[in-house]
Order: sequence, then C-alpha cells, then structure tokens
Amino acid sequence: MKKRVEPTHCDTCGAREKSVFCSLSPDEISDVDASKSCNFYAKGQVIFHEGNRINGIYCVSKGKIKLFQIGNEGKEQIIRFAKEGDIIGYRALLSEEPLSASAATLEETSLCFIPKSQLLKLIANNPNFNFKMLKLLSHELGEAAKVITELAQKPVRERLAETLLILRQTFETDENQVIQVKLSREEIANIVGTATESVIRLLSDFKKEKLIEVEGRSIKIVNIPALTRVANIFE
Amino acid sequence: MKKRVEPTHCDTCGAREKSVFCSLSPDEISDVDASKSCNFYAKGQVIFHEGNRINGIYCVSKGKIKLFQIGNEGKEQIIRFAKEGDIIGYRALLSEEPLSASAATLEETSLCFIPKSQLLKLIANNPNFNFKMLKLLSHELGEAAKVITELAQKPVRERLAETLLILRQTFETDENQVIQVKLSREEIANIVGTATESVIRLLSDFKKEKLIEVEGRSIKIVNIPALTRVANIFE
DNA sequence: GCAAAAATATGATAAAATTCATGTTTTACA
DNA sequence: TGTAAAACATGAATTTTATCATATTTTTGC
Repeated sequence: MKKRVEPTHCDTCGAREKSVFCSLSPDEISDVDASKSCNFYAKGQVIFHEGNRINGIYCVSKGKIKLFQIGNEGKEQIIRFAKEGDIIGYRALLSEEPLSASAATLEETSLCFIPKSQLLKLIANNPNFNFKMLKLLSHELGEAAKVITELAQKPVRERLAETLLILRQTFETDENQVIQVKLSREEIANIVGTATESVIRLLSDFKKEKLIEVEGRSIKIVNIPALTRVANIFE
Repeated sequence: MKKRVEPTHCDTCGAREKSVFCSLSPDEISDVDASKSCNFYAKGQVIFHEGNRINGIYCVSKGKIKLFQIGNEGKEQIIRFAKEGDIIGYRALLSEEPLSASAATLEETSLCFIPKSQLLKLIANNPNFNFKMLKLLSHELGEAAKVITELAQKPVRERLAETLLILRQTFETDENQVIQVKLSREEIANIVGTATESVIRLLSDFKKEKLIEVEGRSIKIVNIPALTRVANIFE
C-alpha cells in the first residue's frame, strides 16, 4: 500500500505555495528536494503512531490526514486535520518529545518526508522560515485554546454545528457546496467529543431544520447564518 | 494597585534559572535588563485582556497567574497557569494575532515586561534561545492536545481528580503536603469545565473517600495512587 | 454478485451533569 | 466590628447525553 513514488520536485509542487516552504530560495528548495523522500499512502493508512519518536516531518503534497489521540477507553479523539501544503510531525520533532498524536490518511495521499537535520538547517539558516515555524506553532496553540473552551462550555448541538462550519472552512466546498472531506459519523463524533448516535441524531435534526443537506457522507450547509446561530458563535 | 517597582535585575533574579532566559550570555542579560520594565500586581489584577494586541511578553519573577478565555455565556475557562520563571503573552506576540486569553494574578505578583523588539532580537541572534521558544511552544501544543482529549472523553469526576494532580505537580506542595495555590471552587470548575456545584460535591466526595483533605481553599492529596486511579490515568 | 461486515438510523432507558432553590459559612471592607 | 456580599454547601428537579437494543442500509471482500 505504502509505496515509493518518483519524488515530486518541490519546485513544481503545487502544495509548496500554500506551505511554510513557500518563500525558500531556489538553493534551499533543491536542498530540501535532495534530502526528502516521497511516498504514496492509500486511504485509511496510518502514517505514524502516538508515543513513537519521529525523525523528520511530513509535508502533504496531496490528500487529507487526520491527527488523533487514543483516549483511555480506546476512543479516538481527532485533534486536527492536515491537507495539501500542511506539515505534520513538527510538534514532536521540535519539542523532542514522543509523538502526541497518530496520523492517518482520510483519502489517497502523497507525502514527502523531510528529515530532522534538513528542518533544523532551515530553522537555523533562514530567519524567515524560522519565524514561519514560530508563527505556525503559536497559531495552532491559539486554535487549541479555542477548542478547549468550546469543549468545556458548549453543549453537543452547538459543538456539532461549529464543527461542520470549521470543516467547511478547512476543506472548502465543491461546485455543489458539498464540504470536500468524507468523514464517518463516528469520526465526526470523535471531533465533537460525543457519541456516534448523538451525531447521527443531530445531523438528521439539522437536516429536518433545513440547515444542512446530507447524502451519505456528503454534507452541504444550506443555511450558513442559521447554522452559525446554532453554533452560538458571535465574536 | 499596579505600581512601578525598582527593576529586579535579571542577573540576580531567582526566576531566571527556571525560565527560557536561563542560558543567555551576560551581555544579553544586561541588554534585556535595560529594555524591560517591572511592575507589582495585587491579587486578582488583570494583566491583559483577550482580544487586545500585545507588544511584548511578561516574565513572572514572583507570583502566580491564570490565563483564561471568556466563553459565550460569559463563563471563564482557565487555559493554563504561569508561575515564577514562566512567560506569558508570547503566543499572541509570535503569531501576530490578538491575545487569545486574558491573564490575571492569583496572588501578589511581580512581572517584568520585555518589549517585542527585545524578544525578536534574542530569537534572531541566539539560536539556543530560539530553539527554547520553539520547544516551549511545541510542548504547550502537546499539553493542549491532551487537555482536548480529556475534556472530550472523560467524565467530570475523572477530570477533577486529574486536575488536582496536575495542580499539585504544577504548584507543588508545602511541608504539610498542601497544594501551593489557592483557587475558588468556581475557578477549579473553570479548569475542569463543569459547574461550580459539581466541583463542590465531588470535592466533598473525595474527602469522604479519604483521597484528599480540604480546609477552605487548601487542598492536600492524601492518597495519590488512589486519586490517580480515580483520574483514570495509565499511560 | 453475494454474503458478511460495517455503518447508519431510531427508540427506549439509564446515567451524568446542570440548574434552581435555599441555607450556611466565610470574607471583605466601610 | 458589624454588615453586606461572596463563597460554599446540599437537596430536588430537570436537562442533557450516553448506552443499549435492534432494525435497516451501505460497503467491502471474495
């Protein structure tokens, strides 16, 4: 399933423009190119396991990934997603701690592995890149704080509504306004922090209330302002 | 209440050894010293407000601080604590976003304000310091992920037990094993993500079960292994 | 293409947690 | 030091959410 592919060259990689690597010099880019290795992952494959050590980061050149922790009762908690241009594994690498989460693909995905030495070289030699990493980490930390407050204070219905809006924002929609990520009800429950049955029930409530349209795993938000009101977002 | 105090010199500051500033060169230290301004804050004072911009960071030279967000129903959610040697405000500074949380003192506290330019100078010129910042941010991000999973998956009783253990670890105990931070029941509830009444009830349950001893706001954990079991921590 | 497995759906029940009410104790401060 | 305010405490009722049971539908692998 996981197979070596002809390495996509960074200088032609569409994902690069969206990534922390966007402003590297041509020399730096060919340096990264030379050190990296690219692989193709089928849907559902695990990329790395929580608790392990990691010796580099992965850059998503194509595809979608979920990052999750396994709670004490064996239940998965989705912490964040990564898509084209995003990097994963940098938290564990930079903290020199074991991986705090596992990563698995949500669809066919191409990843480039960039070794630790290469990343540290960029950090040390490119102040702009370094600052991008600091900015990425601190932005993520702010997002995590928001999630904490929401989990702690909002009821399930509001959290689900907000999750749908965030998924839409993160993965965007196709020409039919369908959110461009396919998640099982269980996976949605594992973002929201609730039981699968609750998600199923609430999604059909939202459907009845004409806030969304659902067809299998395709979700379309038909009334964004109303769903935003349900999510109780005002800021 | 907030008053200018004779600036503690960094080179004699006991908090420095515990902080990200621990390995600065003498020149760097006197440079920081020259740029900073120190202030004393009474108990309960707000240091900064969520949503505002910040133009530097605060280093805690003495005292204890809570960082919190205000949820939609006006309820406070405590995101983290800072104590001697810790810095606050760096997330907003480095992400160039507004402050994601407010900060308020939990007791009499002395803070040194270090301007943005000074921090950026250290980051740019001292690779070791820069790496400490990356490490701090990525460690915090891992901690936040843990909190997310716990909030999403654990019942209130387990979360409270774990919170008490974390408070003990963070603030340590005095010679009588009393946790060295005084929080109201409401504040504890605002860490755990529950109602104040639930905390009150569960604390007296824990007391009846001889897991803790409580006297006003003083909490002593008398049976750590048993409380750890209640918290359902195994890793 | 078909059987088995997994995912979705829905009702009923149970458990968890909050809210409300009310009383007591502690603290703040005029 | 007395008094008001805040914090703590506890019971009862209600709401929220999870769990369990059981269909039904969809997907997957041979």
